[in-house]
Amino acid sequence: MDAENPKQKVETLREELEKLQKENEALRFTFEVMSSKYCMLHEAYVRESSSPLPAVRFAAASSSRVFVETDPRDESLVVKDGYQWRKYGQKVTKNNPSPRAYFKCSMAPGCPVKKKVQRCLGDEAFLIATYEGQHNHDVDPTTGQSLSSPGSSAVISGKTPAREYRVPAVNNLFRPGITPDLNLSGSDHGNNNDDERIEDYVASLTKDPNFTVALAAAVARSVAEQLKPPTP
DNA sequence: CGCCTTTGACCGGCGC
DNA sequence: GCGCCGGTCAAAGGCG
Repeated sequence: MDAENPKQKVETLREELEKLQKENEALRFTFEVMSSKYCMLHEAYVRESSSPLPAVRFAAASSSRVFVETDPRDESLVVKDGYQWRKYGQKVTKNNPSPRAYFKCSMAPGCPVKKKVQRCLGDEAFLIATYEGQHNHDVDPTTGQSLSSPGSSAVISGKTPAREYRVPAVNNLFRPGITPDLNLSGSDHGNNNDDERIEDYVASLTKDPNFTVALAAAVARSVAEQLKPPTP
């Protein structure tokens, strides 16, 4: 046997793996943005058709995620959403080099709402704020716009001109039992069975019709946007 | 003085 | 049982 062949094969596979990881990261971000847009569209549709049921379903979600575009140089991890928050902790998590900050709502005593804020792994210009619980009070009108509940939809104003993408928990978009972990491209590119993991992920994801539809939609949208001339 | 952030310590869940 | 990891606590210090 030629000793070079296995080496070359490994190298080729590694290159392919890196390429796939990059594609995966891009797709993941596109998917999250698409999900948020879908959610906003859905809520707008629900509002227009004045049918309360689906809206209640979203509002009843125990947690929600908000994507906020900020200046990547701003390291404060502050998401100004109209509520007052007291920071009670910060941690560096395993899959993301940027620290995660933990906040509690300090506007009302006993308000159970917490939020976690962390930079998006794929795009450092985005902060991911995860809200948990329901506020037991209203927002202070002097502090500006706010999200009346974690499940509601509103555009908030940050320190920097901000775009916000609200998404329900990713799992909500899939049938129960299937959790699409698109976060393969972590900062630690260790070789701990990534090949096997990828195969497992691919196998499980391709069997999921919802993922296929979402992926196809994301890719189609991405291609369509690239073909479009840039808007001024 | 009161409220906030920072940060190391601590705790509980979970996988091996 | 042990170690890892995410989440929380609490003391110390800063700021208005």
